Amino acid sequence: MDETRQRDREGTRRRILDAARRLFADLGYDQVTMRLIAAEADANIALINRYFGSKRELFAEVLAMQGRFPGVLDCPEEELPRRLAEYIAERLRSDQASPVMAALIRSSNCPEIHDLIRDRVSSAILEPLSARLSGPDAAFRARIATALITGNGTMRQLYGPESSDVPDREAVIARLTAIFEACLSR
Amino acid sequence: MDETRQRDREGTRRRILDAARRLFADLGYDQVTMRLIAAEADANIALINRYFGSKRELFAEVLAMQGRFPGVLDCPEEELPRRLAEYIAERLRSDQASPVMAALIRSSNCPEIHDLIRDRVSSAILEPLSARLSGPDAAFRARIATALITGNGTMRQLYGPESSDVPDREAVIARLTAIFEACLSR
DNA sequence: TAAGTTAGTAGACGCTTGTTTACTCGTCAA
DNA sequence: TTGACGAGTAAACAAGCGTCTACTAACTTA
Repeated sequence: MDETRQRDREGTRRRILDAARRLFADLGYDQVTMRLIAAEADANIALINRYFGSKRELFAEVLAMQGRFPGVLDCPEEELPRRLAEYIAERLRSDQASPVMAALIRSSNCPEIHDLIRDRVSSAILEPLSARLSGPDAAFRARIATALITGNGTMRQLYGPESSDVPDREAVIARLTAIFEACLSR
Repeated sequence: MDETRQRDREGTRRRILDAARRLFADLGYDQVTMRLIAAEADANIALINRYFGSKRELFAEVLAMQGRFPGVLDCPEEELPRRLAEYIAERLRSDQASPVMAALIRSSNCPEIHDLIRDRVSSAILEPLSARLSGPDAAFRARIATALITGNGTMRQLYGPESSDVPDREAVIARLTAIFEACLSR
């Protein structure tokens, strides 16, 4: 309480940003309070707005911090279904979901950041995926595939990883590949 | 203000329940305040808890009010993909989403009612769908199909209906049918 | 060493939330 | 007509929220 603390602007800023990233991913935007972030970062609550302006701007910076949808989309069109299937299969089993994705899904109903979420989904998944698709109705096909990805996140949020007894990894990937092919094929 | 009001217990109760159903579907659990429900129902806020106990119990009653996942699942196994595809296609275009589904998706991150949401998704979609599937890994296949359904709701919430130029209804249904077949086939 | 800058702190601000209390008064049985 | 019941009302409750202000004290610079 009455301990003195090292003065470390950059360090404190980074601790806050890290804590926010973790908490937003775990709990979603509106379940995370400024006081919770401050406690997790072991920093004073007033410093959050001093360094980031507001909770909303902090969330925006957390989103900006992350790269785009993990390299998954960087491949020729014909490999997309398999790559997406492997990604989902990983997320099905793994203990932690993708931090950005989790933050997006858990926060998608908060009107204050609705535009941030939408823009992020667009720029990180929807648009790059759509741009990689040849043939007609690329936007629509990309939207369905994206729905599958976000829906998987929602189910994971509801039931946790691997709620039902999941078949072996190869079978999962094979099925998911077939599904994404049905989504994305021209 | 100083007008006297008719005393109508059942009527008031129903107005509150209707208002709650509309608002929960439109905004999700935690964006709906007791005062908003009271205003929409043109009733006093204290009456909500008098008749329903608490906000949470009111939400539970709204969920219980609705039938299960609209008759979509009442068909032989081989017709399931087509039926689900038609359902999604309808929800893609229509101005209003399914009230229950909307409430579920918009509220899925509120911890206070997490168990209500999960149980409802289980009993209304996941379990009946899984029970109708023959062959191995029925639960897993049902989970993927459910992910597609809820994910479609999330995308709809983010982008509204028909954000991208959607192809004609027949093409949409054909593609969605193929996708659900890939999800559900043994 | 003295002055200025600024990271860090404590606490309050105004507001909203779900919930509850104390009360008014219409309705109906005795 | 009177008394009890209960639907409806207004106002307050405690708790929590994001934000902001006034302040302390550590570091830098002259």
